[in-house]
Amino acid sequence: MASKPGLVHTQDTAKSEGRRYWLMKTEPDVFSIDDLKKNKTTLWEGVRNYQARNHLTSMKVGDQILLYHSSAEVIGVAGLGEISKEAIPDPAQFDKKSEYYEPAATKEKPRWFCPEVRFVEKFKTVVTLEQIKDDPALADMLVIKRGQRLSVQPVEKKDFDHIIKMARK
DNA sequence: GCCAACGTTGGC
DNA sequence: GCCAACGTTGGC
Repeated sequence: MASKPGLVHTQDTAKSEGRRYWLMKTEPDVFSIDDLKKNKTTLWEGVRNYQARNHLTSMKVGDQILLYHSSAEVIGVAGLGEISKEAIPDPAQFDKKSEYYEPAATKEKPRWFCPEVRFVEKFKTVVTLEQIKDDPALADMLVIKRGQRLSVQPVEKKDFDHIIKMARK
């Protein structure tokens, strides 16, 4: 029987098929890679931007995350995470005391959602924004695009892999 | 602290 | 639907 080379699945490719890659920003003063390492997992609460929300709700278990420190002493990718649970309604939107309270949201019609992120790895040294900007191979990354403020961004696999290579150097 | 870039709100 | 005013993000 003729086989189509493109459709031959090793277990590994089967597992990683459809896996996607993301960059998620966090301010380390608020929640850092060290906090995630300590907690093991976290609900990614507080995202209040529709485009970012749409990314969050499309994430699947196993999707890989670049954890990016913004507004930090050392700005850049600090480590890796992965999606451990798909998005649920963000509990903070129902909490009147929370800065993320959303008056327009109801339990029946939640507005904001958050997945659970699991700690994977803290890089020995941060792959800095400057390094990313200086590397022509990463020229397409959204994070270095002018005016790009989205706190949840899709990342190409090649860029994800390249960042990891830089971190291991 | 500055400010460019962007998103949201609300009057019309 | 337009758009001015305002708020936020985030690097510098």
